[in-house]
Amino acid sequence: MVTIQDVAKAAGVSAMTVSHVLNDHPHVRSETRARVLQAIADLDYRVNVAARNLRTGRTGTIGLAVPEVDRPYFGQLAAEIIAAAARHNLKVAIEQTGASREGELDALALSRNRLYDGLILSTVGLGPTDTDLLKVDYPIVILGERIFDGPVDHVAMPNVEGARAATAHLIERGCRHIALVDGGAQGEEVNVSSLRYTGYRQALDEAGITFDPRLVAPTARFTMEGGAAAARRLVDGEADVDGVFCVTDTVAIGVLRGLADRGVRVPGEVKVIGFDNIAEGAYTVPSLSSIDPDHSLMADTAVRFLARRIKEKGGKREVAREFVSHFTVVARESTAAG
Amino acid sequence: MVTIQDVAKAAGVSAMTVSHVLNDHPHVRSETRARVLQAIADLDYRVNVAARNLRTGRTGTIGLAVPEVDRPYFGQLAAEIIAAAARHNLKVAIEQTGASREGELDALALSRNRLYDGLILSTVGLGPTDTDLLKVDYPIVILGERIFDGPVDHVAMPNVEGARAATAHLIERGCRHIALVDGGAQGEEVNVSSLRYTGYRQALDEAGITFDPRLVAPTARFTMEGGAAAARRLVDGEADVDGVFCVTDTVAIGVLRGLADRGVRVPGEVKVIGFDNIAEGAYTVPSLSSIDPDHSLMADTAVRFLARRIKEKGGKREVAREFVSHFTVVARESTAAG
DNA sequence: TTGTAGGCGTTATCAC
DNA sequence: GTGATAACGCCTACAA
Repeated sequence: MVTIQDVAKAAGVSAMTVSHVLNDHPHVRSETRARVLQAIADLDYRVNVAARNLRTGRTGTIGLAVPEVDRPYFGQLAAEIIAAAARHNLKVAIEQTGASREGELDALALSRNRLYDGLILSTVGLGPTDTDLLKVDYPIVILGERIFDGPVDHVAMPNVEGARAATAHLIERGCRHIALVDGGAQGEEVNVSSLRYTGYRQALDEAGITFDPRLVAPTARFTMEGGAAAARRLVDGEADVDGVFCVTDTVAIGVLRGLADRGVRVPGEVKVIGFDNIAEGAYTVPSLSSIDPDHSLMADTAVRFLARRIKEKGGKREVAREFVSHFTVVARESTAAG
Repeated sequence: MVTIQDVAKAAGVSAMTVSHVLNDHPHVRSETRARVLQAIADLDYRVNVAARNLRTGRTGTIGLAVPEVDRPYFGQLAAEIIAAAARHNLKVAIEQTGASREGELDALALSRNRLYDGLILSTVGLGPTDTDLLKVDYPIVILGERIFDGPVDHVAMPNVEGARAATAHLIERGCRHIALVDGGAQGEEVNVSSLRYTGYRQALDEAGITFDPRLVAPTARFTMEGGAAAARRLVDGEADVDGVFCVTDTVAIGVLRGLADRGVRVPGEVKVIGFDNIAEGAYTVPSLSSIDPDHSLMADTAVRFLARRIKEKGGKREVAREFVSHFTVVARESTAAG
């Protein structure tokens, strides 16, 4: 293995000068710099990242903990985060938490091992009782709801408002019997399900539509399979349905499939809208209306928050920040009139 | 920061004993071990991974270079690789190459910086002229075609055979005018497109169906958008079409959409089959027939190959291995009879 | 079964 | 503008 010492010897300088060249420090005579660079090229020298990490106390890598990368929403989120991190010269290592509390705790532990300079954590399993776990001395950004009072940066979606807009959109298109396909357990904890449920209820109230609990179809997990099963249950049930608000687009794709299984026409008999605006929604048949929360901006903001904390280091800690993204309603065929 | 020395002091032992405990070395009296573990817990000690890496020359992390994580196929592949790597106690850092030669070269350079113990590279851009680049002294596994003669492990799909089976499946279901929606540039280089094209041609020949070049619809990239555009072009063209073999499921989802745009019924007027068997295919309307190459086995094999190379270290280098996955035809609604 | 010495390759500090 | 020195925290040898 060729080290910085070898390069120094070959270039007739000290190791420190090579280091200065490597790190773009200013005070190096351009002639010296050229000689060093030549030696680096000749020897095909590569910095040893482990040694640099040990010395500097940084790894240049951040962790991204998501439930599963193979769900379109998180895959697309990961892609955006990786791109945003690259703009800050940061690498991204992905942890899969399996949407469980244990998985999320594991991800936290990894950062404590200084494997990563910081962590972006997409929470699902952690609850208010875990607040203490986040009172740590390394940078964390939570992607999700502000369920903690602790001093942790948050980047959140406009869940209530988006869900209200989605439901209002169905009402505007003539629906009066609007089902909710959702993660269940509404109102007990603050999470994606409960917030979107809240928005759904608000829209019904505003339109003077009576809430019908028979129209709430829970799905254990946010999967296509769960959505399909929920849709079939709704159709087979006794209550009329003419619209469905789905907690995520992934669930909505399942719902479209479940309705097709029962021969229900969309949007003719039932209209459907999702949440997230994943790329696939533009290509389903019928194409899927959705709420677009601007993932790109969320990813960029999360990385910016984290990079700021990483830089802050030992100095004064800034106050925790929160960013709630905006959204737009994307109307496609699944909520078309008629 | 609490170091191994602090733990040693607190436990009344030397740093080495702590190290032995940390690394599960056998010769430690259980009483001593208990005292050390207690001290670790008391002080909330965490190993410094950078220091360990420097000392051992390993990072415990492998790189996974894929074109884009936000395409379902690669997202699902990444999830499988991460799971398989976890079984070998390896972390996975994801690099996005953007399906370009430059991106793939960058990913290779990262491993040379010893950021990763090894690299799984899903090639798209590298060609036979880049063989030299892979003659490196660190572990690499290529996920894709055996386009190099170099001593590099490969894990490949049964591209020709799978494509032939897919096309034969359409023929068996009564199709006689079978289009190919594909990446273009067939036959010039050995890549996914050219191999699947070969399989398509073989199946036609075997069935005595004359190849019609008007039925080949190239898409610049393997996207839903490209698939939709290709399908519209096919329908608008002058040649009859009653079946479409799509180079990937992602493209096939686009094709289903493009056919819907033109009011073509699937499978009534045109039957469609894809390749990859991504999860979404079971939930499209109509659901998508496909070739399933057993990703899980491929991911597991790729990680096993890489782990073996990593262990091999300075010792004798084993010969390069190649693994070609098997496949099954998954028949769903999009190729149903009638 | 436990401890001592030394160095992995880099960079911060400060001197020249 | 350049260089000597001293860590960073851990683990491989070997000794006790």
